[in-house]
Amino acid sequence: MPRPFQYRDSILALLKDNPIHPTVDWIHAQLRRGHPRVSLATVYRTLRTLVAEGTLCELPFGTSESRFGLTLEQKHYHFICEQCHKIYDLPIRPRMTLERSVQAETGHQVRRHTMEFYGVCRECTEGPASVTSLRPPREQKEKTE
Amino acid sequence: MPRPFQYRDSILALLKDNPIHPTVDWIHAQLRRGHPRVSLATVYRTLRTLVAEGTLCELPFGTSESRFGLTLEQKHYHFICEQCHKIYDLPIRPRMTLERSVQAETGHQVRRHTMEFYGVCRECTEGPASVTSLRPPREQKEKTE
DNA sequence: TTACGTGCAAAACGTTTGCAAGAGT
DNA sequence: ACTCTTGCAAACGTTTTGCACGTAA
Repeated sequence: MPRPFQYRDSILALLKDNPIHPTVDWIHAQLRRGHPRVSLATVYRTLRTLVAEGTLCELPFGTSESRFGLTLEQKHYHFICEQCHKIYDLPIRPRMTLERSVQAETGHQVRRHTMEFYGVCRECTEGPASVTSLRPPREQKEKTE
Repeated sequence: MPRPFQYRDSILALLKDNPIHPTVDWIHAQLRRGHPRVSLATVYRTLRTLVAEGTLCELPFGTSESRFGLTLEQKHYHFICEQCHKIYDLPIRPRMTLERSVQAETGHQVRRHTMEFYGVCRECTEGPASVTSLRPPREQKEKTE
């Protein structure tokens, strides 16, 4: 149990295979398939460490629960599906011009910026058949499995 | 109806005079100056109603506490000061072109988008003298008002 | 009287932390 | 031995809710 970050790589693999910026609960549930004894606290602690070292980024969107994803490059633009609640990285290059114009217009010192697009993702649009809704609706907390 | 939203207008006035998207605690503290008996639950309930009717918008940034502001026009771009934690509306017109290009590149149906710029606001930059830090640092909860 | 906003307290929810235990060195 | 992660449960901060009250119709 007390190996230096027993679940670290498993969590990273999960996030790599599921680039949807899952919730902690989702990660915990998936992790328990292979490690039935892993506790939620450990998942939180591991995630916090990974964020601190820069491997992961935490997204404050979605209001209630934190969402985590790999810090791939500088992709700070996201698409958030309002139906299945997945969060995708967007392959759009940062518009640094915007930072300059905001700074010029407001006098605020801009250090970085983020961007979120909301809508319905392709999976959800193309039909309920292909939907692998990995996230239960916000109302009911599904802890099963 | 008994007291049709006794505090509704006071809250809206507060938000209009302080376009910094305050926390619920800040709103509650300010409101108690004129209405010493108002409860936090009422503030939450009123804010929820105002958000539901579209008068206010809730910002999920800042991680821990929800922030609220008036739904002025379609200004969905914000500047977030990492020092005093104020959130300013940005007078930048929406870049609708971005929505179209994201939709074209990803196949996701884009309905809207938001944008956040992070840095240090002009007030904080121009010197600590002019800083009216309306928000205590996240560590200590200052209820003394 | 009825309806419903309100205050209060408790509950609910996500997240963090204290502590003892166990694996690795 | 010593270190450090882990599981468990309790604590924590934010938000919601149950319930009785009281005010406006």
